[in-house]
Amino acid sequence: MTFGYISKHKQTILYGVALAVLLFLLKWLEWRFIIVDHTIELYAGCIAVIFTGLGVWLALKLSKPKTTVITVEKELRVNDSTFVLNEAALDETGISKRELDVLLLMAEGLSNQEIAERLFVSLNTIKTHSSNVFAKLDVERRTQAVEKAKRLSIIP
Amino acid sequence: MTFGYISKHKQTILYGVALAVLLFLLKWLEWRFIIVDHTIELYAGCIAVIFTGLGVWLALKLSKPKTTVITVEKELRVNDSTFVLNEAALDETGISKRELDVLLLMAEGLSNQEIAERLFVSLNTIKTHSSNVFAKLDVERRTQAVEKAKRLSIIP
DNA sequence: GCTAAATTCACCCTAAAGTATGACCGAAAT
DNA sequence: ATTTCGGTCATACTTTAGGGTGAATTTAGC
Repeated sequence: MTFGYISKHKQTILYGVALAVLLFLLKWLEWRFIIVDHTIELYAGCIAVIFTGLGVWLALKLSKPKTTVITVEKELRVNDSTFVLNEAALDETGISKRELDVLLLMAEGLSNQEIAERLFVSLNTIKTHSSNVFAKLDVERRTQAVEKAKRLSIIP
Repeated sequence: MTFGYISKHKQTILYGVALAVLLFLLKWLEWRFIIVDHTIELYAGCIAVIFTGLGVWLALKLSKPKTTVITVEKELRVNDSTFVLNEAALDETGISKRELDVLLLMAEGLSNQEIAERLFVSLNTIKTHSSNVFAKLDVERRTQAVEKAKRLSIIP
């Protein structure tokens, strides 16, 4: 955009204009008060202005643009399906490995009888384990146990 | 680095040096063959060189660096807690509103008695509803019903 | 080697869950 | 007007879950 270009090089343009105005002012004053031929100074001033412009143009043309790369990290929300066991919570409850086995199968909706068959132990054993789990999780029912265990990240 | 700076502005410096050399060459030739006072041209050349340098310096100093913004997508693993009900799955099961109410409270670990009190109906009503839910979800136990309902995104 | 904790199992008993069946009511659909 | 469906409730019965207690065996730490 034209406006964008102007605002971008505002200082450079301002410098050039100011220099030109200053020179003209000086010349005008000289002509007004001293009737002397100052063509040399005028000539020098013109050359200065022109070559300053040339230098600016050259520099802008030839110098590689200063690029500042700003890296912005954009959050990409991803559904985290990776379950990380909360060992701290597990230790706090004091649930043993075997009890955790029972709890896991419980969470899959198995009955005590099915869990017993799955783990090759008796139904009574599972009852004991599940009772211990309930006590350690401070709940009364298996559904509550599963719910709480999931909340504590003890099970997926 | 100094070397980096030189290589970066190689062309600019070359231009300046070439201009200076050219001027000196001209002056030297003039002095050698024509014995005339060419101080004005020498003066102009000096001014030209100096102001070209000034322009270059100015431009380099004042030119605003172009900023390039690069967005890098960073994966942020987040537990997506936004639950979206799978209405298609719900319709498929044929579970009614009331049955869903019971299922939700079931998932919270409440007993049939507690659900009955919560919904201001009798225990038998809850038993009927839960039995219907089990049949519609093709399961036998409440724990399985909760597990399956969660898998189907019928409940959070 | 001894002790403590974990694992296993048994028996009894109560509470809760689940099955089956039938019935009533009201709203919506045919 | 009749049927269908959802919601309500009841009764009878079976199965499962859960509490309490005790005990044998194994495992792991000191």
